[in-house]
Amino acid sequence: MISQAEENYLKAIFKISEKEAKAATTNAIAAEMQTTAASVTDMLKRLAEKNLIDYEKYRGVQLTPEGNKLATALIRKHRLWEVLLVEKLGFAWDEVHELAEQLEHVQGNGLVDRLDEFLGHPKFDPHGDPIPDAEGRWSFRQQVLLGTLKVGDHAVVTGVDDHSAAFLQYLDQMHLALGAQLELLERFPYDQSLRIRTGNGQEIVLSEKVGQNLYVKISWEADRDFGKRIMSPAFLMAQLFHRDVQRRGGKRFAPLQLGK
Amino acid sequence: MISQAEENYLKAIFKISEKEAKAATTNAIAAEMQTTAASVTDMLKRLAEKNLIDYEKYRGVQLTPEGNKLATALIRKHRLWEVLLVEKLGFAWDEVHELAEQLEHVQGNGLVDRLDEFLGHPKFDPHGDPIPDAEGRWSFRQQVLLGTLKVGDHAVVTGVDDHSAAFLQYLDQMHLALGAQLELLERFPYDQSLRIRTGNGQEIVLSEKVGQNLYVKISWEADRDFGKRIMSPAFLMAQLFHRDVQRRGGKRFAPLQLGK
DNA sequence: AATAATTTTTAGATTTGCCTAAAAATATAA
DNA sequence: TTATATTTTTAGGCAAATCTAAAAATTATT
Repeated sequence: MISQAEENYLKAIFKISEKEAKAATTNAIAAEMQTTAASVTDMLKRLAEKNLIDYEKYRGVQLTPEGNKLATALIRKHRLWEVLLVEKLGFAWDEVHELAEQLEHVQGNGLVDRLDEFLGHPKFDPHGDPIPDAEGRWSFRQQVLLGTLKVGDHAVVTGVDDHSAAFLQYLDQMHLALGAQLELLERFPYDQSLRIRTGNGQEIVLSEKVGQNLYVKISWEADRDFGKRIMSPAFLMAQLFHRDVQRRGGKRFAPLQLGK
Repeated sequence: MISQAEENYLKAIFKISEKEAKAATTNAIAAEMQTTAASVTDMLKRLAEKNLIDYEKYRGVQLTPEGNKLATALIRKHRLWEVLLVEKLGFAWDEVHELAEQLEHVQGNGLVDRLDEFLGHPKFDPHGDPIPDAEGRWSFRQQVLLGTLKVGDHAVVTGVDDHSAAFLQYLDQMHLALGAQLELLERFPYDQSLRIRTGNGQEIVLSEKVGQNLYVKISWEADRDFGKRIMSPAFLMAQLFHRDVQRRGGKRFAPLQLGK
C-alpha cells in the first residue's frame, strides 16, 4: 500500500523530472512539496525501499518504471477530476486544483475508468494539460507560447504554463479562456508587450509575462493565402484537439469560447 | 482543522446515537470503528477537547451541537457521492460504500453544494437512506419492514437496513431494487418466510431475515376498494419520494425498476 | 588544492493514531 | 453485600510523517 504522502512525492518527482530532464534533487523536491530537505530525505529512503525511485545519496532521484506508472496514474486521476469539477459541477478553472489534489488519492474499484468513460475520455484537462489514457499514453499538441508568434499570426488558446488562480482569473477577464481565438497585431520592442485582437474583435495589450505563460496553437496559415474563410466550430475543434469530432459528445466543449 | 480519523469517529457516534437514542459507549464505538476500546478513549479525549462531544469518563459520549452538525454534513457528503457514483458513473449500489467513505473527506470550496445541485438535490441515496439538506434537515418516509406487511398488502421497495454487498446483490438477483413493486401473498408460519409476487409477476419466497432487512412503503390501500387501476410511473414516484415530480429531471430514476 | 558556500543527510523530537497489557471503575450475580 | 464479570481507562510503545539543528558530503571559488 502506498500512502497519500508518498503519492504526492512521486508526483512532485515526476513534475520536476519532466521539466529538468535529469535526476530530481532533494532541494527541488523540497521546494515543490513546500517542506524541508530533511523531510524529503526521509521520504526518499522510504520510496527507494519500495522500489518506486532510484536513489543514491547526494545524487538525486529518478522514478523507476513502477514509480513512473504510479505518478502517471495520479496525474490522470487529478486531471480527470478537474474535468468533472469544471464541466459537470460548474467550477471555474482557477478553483479546482486543491479539490483535485484531494480527489486524486481516492482509490479503488475502477473509479478512474468509470470517470473517464462518464466524461467522454477527455484528452486534455481544463487548463489544457494532457490527460494520459488508461495505458499511460500522453496526447500532444503542436502548441507554442503566445510570445513566440509572429505579427499577423492567428492562433487559438490551448493551455497555460502558469496555473496560478491570479493568472487564470486574469485570462478570464481578458476573454482568453481555452479555445479563444486571437490575432497578434503588434509587438512593442520597448518591453516586448503584445497587442492582440481577441475573438470578439476587441484589441488588448498583454505583457511579455503573459506571452510567456500562455500556450496557443497557430491556425489558418492556409487561410491567409486563400483569404478569409469561415470554419465550422466542429472543424476548428477537431484541428485543435486532434481527434474525431463525431466520436465525442458536444458536452465537453460547451463552456469553451471558440470565438463567439 | 479536523482530521479524517476524527471525522470517522463523529460519524460512528452519530450512527450509534441514532439507533440507541442514548449516550454512545466506548465499546459500541470501538465495534463500529473496528478498533480497540483504548484507541477510542484516546480519540474521545481529543474530540472532547475540540468541543465536538460531551464526554464524561466511564459515562459514554454525546455529540455537541457542533459535533452533530459536522456528522450530519459528513453523512450528506457521503450519500451525495453515492448518488453520483451510482447514477452518473454507473456503479452498482453494492459497490459504492468504500469509495464514498473516502470521498466524504474531501474538503472545500462549496463542493458539496455544487454536487447537490448537479445531482438535482436528491433526498435519498441509492440505498434509500435520507440525505440531509444543506441546512441539516432530514427527509422521512412512511416505510415499514417487509416482514410487518399483512398478506395481501402491495408495497414498493424503499430501502434496506442491512447494507452488506451480499444482501444488495441478492436483492438485485431477486429484482428487488429500490422502487420495485411487490405483493405479499403468503406468510409461512413454520419459519416466517414470505411468498411475494414481484413487479414482473414472478412469485418468490423470501426468508424472515430478508423481511427484517428490507424497507417498503405500503401502496394502493385505496385501490383494493376500487379495483385494479393503472398508475403512471411519475405518480408512483411522487408518492414514493414525497416530492414534486416536475421539479426533478427524470435522470435520477432511470435505473429504478418500477414494475416494468 | 585549499577554503568557502551550498546541498544533503543524520540525529533527535514531536504529533497523530494506533496497539497491547495492566489497572481502575462500573455493573452483575450469588 | 461481597465476589465476579465486564467495561473503560491508563501506561507504555510503535510507526508514519514531520520538524530543527548539527554534521557530512559535494560543489564553487580563490
